[in-house]
Amino acid sequence: MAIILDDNDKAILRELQEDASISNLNLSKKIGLSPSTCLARTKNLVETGIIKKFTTIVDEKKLGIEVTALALINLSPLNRETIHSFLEDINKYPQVQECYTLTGSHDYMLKIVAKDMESYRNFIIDSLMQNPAISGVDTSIVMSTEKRTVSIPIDVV
Amino acid sequence: MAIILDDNDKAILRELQEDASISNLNLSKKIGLSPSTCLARTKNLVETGIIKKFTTIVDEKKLGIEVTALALINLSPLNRETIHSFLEDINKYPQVQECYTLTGSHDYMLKIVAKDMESYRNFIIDSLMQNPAISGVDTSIVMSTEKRTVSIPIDVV
DNA sequence: CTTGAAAGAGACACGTC
DNA sequence: GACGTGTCTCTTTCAAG
Repeated sequence: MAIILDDNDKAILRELQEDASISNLNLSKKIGLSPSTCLARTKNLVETGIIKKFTTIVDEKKLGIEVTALALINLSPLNRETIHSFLEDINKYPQVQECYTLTGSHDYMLKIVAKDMESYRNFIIDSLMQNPAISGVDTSIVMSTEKRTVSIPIDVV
Repeated sequence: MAIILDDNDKAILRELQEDASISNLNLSKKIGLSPSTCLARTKNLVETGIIKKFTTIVDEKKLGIEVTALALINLSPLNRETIHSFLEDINKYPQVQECYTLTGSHDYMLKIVAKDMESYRNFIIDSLMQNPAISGVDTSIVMSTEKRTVSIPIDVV
């Protein structure tokens, strides 16, 4: 399933993860390829789905988002139906930025952003907990974000 | 501290979060502004730091990254020195994608990616745990990622 | 704050090796 | 696959409303 990339592809991914606004011309110079070749490779990375999208990272604090929380969730009963309905909810809520199925004593972990504590509380009670399958919500408030990146370490691969 | 944005700014952020590769011309059409005005506003968002960076989202599975883990960390003793040395480590490791300071019984939560279980284990033992201040690592393996976005819900603000 | 126009640069599709 | 050229579109700057 894993796709083999050569050093040029890796260099392109590294650069584009760092700064996607770089022009194809500058990118080609940086990694030592001709502009047309570089463009063809980048397009190929998009077409194969290795590059999923180009996006913009926004400073949430400057927009007034003051609360980030991690919530461990348990469903009861945990079956195909409750899982489906839970995940349907999750995908509806833009406040939920991440959702992972876990091993261990908790079924899911959510990362939730909110304007302030009151709006977080309202979201949990008025929206999330409205789903009767949710039997437990264990919230940890994030005091500070020390690191947050979406860059995949290309070298590890 | 929160900066007030008008509807045009919000529309720009929404679009750019969705797709940062859109041309300024198309962006201006979508939100009903002239190209030069739209560009000026976008540049302003970058200068004020509301837009932190443009980046590329890479499909980690296609690169052969098979393990994602959440690790709850405790430091002992928890003081200025151990915190500093721990965060210095964290910022060195590209495998650590996210690090949050938490309220509650655990000090930090890390999100870690690795090629496979063995390389995850090696990372924890040979790198992370080499720091003597770390007194506990409680790992939950991610079985599947149900949702993962970096888009800030602009409407919430 | 917005519009319009003009110049410069880059993207993209060729053909060639 | 990689490179070079030409066309065409977009960005970007400037003057003006």
